[in-house]
Amino acid sequence: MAIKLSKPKVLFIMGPTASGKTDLALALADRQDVSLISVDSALIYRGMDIGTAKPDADTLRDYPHALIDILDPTQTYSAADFAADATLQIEEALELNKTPVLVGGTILYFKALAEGLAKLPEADPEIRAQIEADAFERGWPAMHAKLAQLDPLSGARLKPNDSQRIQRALEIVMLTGRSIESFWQEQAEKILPWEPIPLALMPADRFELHQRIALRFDVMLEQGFQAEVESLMMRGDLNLNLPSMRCVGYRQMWQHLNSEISFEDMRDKAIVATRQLAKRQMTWIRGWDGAICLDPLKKSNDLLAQSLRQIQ
RNA sequence: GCCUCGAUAGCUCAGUUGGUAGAGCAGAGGAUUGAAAAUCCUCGUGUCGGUGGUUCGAUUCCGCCUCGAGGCA
Repeated sequence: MAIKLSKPKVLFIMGPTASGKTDLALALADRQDVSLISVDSALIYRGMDIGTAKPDADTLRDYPHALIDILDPTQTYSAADFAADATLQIEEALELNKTPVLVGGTILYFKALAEGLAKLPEADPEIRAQIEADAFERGWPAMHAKLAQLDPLSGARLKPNDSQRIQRALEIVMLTGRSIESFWQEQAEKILPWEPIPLALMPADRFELHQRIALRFDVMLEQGFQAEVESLMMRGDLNLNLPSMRCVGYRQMWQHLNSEISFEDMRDKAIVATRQLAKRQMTWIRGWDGAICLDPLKKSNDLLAQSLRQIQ
């Protein structure tokens, strides 16, 4: 006898940086028994608090978030790691009868979780170092040419300067002798035991969002962002090639502390980079099928009421 | 007051030995499968400061004017 049970709901709160995702998640937590799960490739790092606009320690104590402060800045994380970790967190929450609320701006992580990833070998640091050294000598277009020989499909798909994807595709052929595309073709559709409710905070007024971003960066500076990066630099085991130090703001502050750019330039570049990040995030969200878009900058929008309705 | 150097895309500037101009940045759009706050792709008409002159033709050469930077008084 088949009984049709409706799947439990899992709320996805997506949005560009500075759109007010965290505020909404906290308000939701006040009203419902939820389990907050962060979806953010920068908040995972310990010691990177100010520049990532991480909720402060008091807030995190009152409103615990999973997947924040789980890694040291020397470590790397991936969409696959996230999908695995988040799946566990969701299961745990559902067992406790809490509504999982995933909140963040790393849309690839949401996508990896909802759609799954192909069964690919994970990153191999040695091979990557080898490819990197080779690329340093001969340039990425030469690496692209090499890839086109070993894996014509990827060669045709990727641009000669897309260093990261060329490296990944090369890594896969070198490791398995197969094209990365062949793994994708084998990928089965992911069946989720829960129903994602994709809620997107999409500010219609880009200019106002830009102002918020600039304002927020100045607040970060007042809160001691420079000292935060200084102390990260002082550790001596970090560098600009690490994903953590490539985060928006950190990269520019690092360059300033290295006297490569002036303070003014650092501020300008960091703000611009954040704007560009927000734009990329919104491009991705716009393409998310079935996302419920709400404008957080519109005062008449009762985000809390609307999101509560979605998870009833 | 005099001299010098500037004035070209939203910004910083290049250039045209005279035939109405192009880079970087910004901005816009797009891609995105183990680094994603990453990585990459596409998109450039602007009274070439104003005004007279020389010229077939001036943003380019010459004069004057305006503004800016520096120098000399």
